[in-house]
Amino acid sequence: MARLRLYDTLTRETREFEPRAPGIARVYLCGPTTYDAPHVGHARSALAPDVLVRRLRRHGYQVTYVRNVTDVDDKILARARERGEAPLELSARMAGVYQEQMRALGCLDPEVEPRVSQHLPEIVALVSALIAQGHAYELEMPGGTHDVYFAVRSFAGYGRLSRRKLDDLVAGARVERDDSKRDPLDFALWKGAGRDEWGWESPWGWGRPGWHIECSAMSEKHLGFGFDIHAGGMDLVFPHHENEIAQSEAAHPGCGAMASYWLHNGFVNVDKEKMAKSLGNFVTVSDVLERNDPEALRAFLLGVQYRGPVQFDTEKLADGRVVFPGVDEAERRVDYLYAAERRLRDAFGGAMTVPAKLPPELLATRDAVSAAAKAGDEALDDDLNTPVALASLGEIARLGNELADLAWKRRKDAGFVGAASVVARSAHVALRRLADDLGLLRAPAEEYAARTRQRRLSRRGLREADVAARVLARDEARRQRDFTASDRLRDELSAAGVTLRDGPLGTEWSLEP
RNA sequence: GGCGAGGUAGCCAAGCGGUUAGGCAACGGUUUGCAAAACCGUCACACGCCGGUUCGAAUCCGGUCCUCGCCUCCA
Repeated sequence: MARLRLYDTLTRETREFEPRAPGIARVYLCGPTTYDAPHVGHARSALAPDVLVRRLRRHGYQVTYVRNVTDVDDKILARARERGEAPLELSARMAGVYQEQMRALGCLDPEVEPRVSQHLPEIVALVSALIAQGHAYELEMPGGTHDVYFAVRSFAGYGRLSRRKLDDLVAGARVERDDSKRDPLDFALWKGAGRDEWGWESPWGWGRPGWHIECSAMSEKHLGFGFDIHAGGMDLVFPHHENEIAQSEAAHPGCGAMASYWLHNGFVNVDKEKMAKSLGNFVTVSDVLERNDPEALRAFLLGVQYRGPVQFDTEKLADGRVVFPGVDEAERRVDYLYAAERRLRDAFGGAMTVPAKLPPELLATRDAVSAAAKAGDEALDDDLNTPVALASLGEIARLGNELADLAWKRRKDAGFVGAASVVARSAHVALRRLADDLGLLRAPAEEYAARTRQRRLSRRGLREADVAARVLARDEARRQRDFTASDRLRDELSAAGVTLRDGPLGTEWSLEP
């Protein structure tokens, strides 16, 4: 197996993954601040590390995957006040939604999902250590409370990740002058708060941790200082990850880098603009899952390499409902993959006489399947190139269909069918393996068909029994070769969104996404 | 202003120095009572624009136009 290659934001190069400890990979993802339901952008940032973790496991690494939840934050406080809810109650509820929806999208559960509210002692200890080492200082604020700031100029490497020069940052119009801080770029490690406010006790009085310190404290707690891969959205490069590096590495002088690889996923754009809560143009995961299957959203997002931007188009129907054409397209593709998988699995059942030698056309199919499987595997090793892997998966499915067609045409030739079944079995294994690497085709094909059928029926206001009865009536007319009647019934069904397929084993029906 | 990403055939999207990426749509064909599905083929010698390097560039270099992002909360 080839080596896994990853693009590292810090060095701006793609290089082979080298674990710090042989056979072990430690991954940290900056998860969401849970004040609201996750949107499609959050899904994408969880998906990229999920594919990474699957890949690392495929390479035999024992992976520890930590995905944090920021459950202490001013936005949470503000939202909780609006709702008259306790902040931690709100954030716990939203964290639950996030976890449940990421699971629905096929993201493997992380080993640890740490929360800020459960790591106050670690945060306080880290801030204290930074003060002791002269990297941070305490300031009394006008209200009598105390803040602690990180002194960016005390850390020589500041700006390396985002390639920013301190003086450029100061020159930037958006840095607010705050004369109380030693340097306008210094950022808060601890923000003092009034006794009646949400907070915790600390050596600097009552207050809450700053935004960046929690990831330094939690990654160290669960992975130790100096781990393999740190992931997150592009927007976290500066200041969040820059600040994490400063805090963590300043606290561990002479211990090397905080992380060996920094992976940053691109955004999900709506009408060419970044999807963001602040812009109000976001589509929640629930919005999509109301209409589409979770695997469709997953396939859609994996259709673009994780670092590039994803265009998420929305379309308003005449009746006011909003649909997602790209996800619909991906869903049809998932239908296709499941159908092919099912054919490969089922169409060759029964005892077969296995020939000693495969006919040449089957030999070619077998080789083509191997080539596609290899291409998909190599694509994933090349900085998680999921679009190419998806194309390879489609190629295997196509070859499987071709094989099934061929076997059907020559069904009277037992020797050929036996040989085809041997090839089909290996194609099925290849399909399943690559699908697993992508986190697709996770359900039995029947279950997928049933759940998508139910959703599509209810969206159209149809009842399964009614449709089945009409299909049966049409089948009856057809059997009596009354094609005028059967075609009329089929047209009616088609107008209702039901597509019929007359096969050798009877008529099947399905609904478009 | 500083830093960064990107512009690929109707649409989505790989490739990043030399052999067809792939998907969707559209249109032919095989198949079918007719369809659908599946399979085959066409659309596709496409790569923002102008120069340069090279035997050869979508891929490298220089310039230029446009889009987007970060620098404030953001995945």
